[in-house]
Amino acid sequence: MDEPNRYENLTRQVSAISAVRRGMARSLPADCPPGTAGVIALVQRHGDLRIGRISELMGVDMSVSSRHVAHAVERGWVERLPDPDDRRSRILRLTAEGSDKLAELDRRLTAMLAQKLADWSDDDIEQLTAMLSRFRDAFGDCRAHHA
Amino acid sequence: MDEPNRYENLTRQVSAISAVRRGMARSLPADCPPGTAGVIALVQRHGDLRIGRISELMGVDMSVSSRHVAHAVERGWVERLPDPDDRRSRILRLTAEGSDKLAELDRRLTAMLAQKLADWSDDDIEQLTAMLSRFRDAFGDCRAHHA
DNA sequence: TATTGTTATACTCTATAACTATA
DNA sequence: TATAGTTATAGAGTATAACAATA
Repeated sequence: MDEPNRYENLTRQVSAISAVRRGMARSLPADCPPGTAGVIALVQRHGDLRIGRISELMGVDMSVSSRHVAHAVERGWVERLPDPDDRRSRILRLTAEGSDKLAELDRRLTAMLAQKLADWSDDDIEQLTAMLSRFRDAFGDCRAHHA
Repeated sequence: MDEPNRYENLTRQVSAISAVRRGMARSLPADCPPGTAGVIALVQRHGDLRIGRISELMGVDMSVSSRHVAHAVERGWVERLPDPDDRRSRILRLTAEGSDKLAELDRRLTAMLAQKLADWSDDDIEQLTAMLSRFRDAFGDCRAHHA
């Protein structure tokens, strides 16, 4: 007789939530893939950022955040400014176009979630959000080479 | 003055949870990528399955589940049996080797989660799992071409 | 005609490793 | 030497479209 696995259902739901993530990604405009959207959202939320900090916040290797940022810069949504404290580094800042694009992303995602979560109360949404936040925090820095 | 976006924090947490998913994927054995792991877990859980049903359960296009299944078949973890009711289709069944591999995945994931969620109670884990399940269900079939 | 599944193609995300410039 | 960032490469996931076989 197998003993029930304490984490089995959780593991399954984490896998299943990928479908939600893909569904949300599908509502983004064609010129703004999810990685790029993540970058401009973080720069708006946190203000000026460096690549390394974005790497921490997204939980990915710096080579990855560097690419996402390069895409955002190519589109004119983020600009790279010199870092007066460290000439190896550059400060990333949201442009006016980036702010406009982010507003579009918010409109699209809000429309989608409002439809899918029509019967959810504010409290439901807050509870889910808080749970996800705690879950994420429990994992700490789970990048490949950063204990 | 912008009005606060009801879904802003939720959107951010869904993005952030990708880091958790990657962390969990990193604990899998090298010969079993997450898509393949998902397939064998579903076949164990649901018993005999067809490709189309796996596609529904994973929320991906059938071309994707077909590839994941092909990988699992190549490794000897799943076998394709003829479907007596429909000769276009084939029944997928977990092999003994697949069952062993799944036991290994469970060991690895359990070890990881036990470490990361050391201070979570059973009730905490159940609440998170239930929330994720409800969230996933709210999205219904969110595959690209399946309303 | 419609459906089940496969395959080819293309794109995104990600990590590793090698590299440049600077600390 | 160590660190910030970039780039090349490779592997995984995914969707689209075209296809074969069967319903």
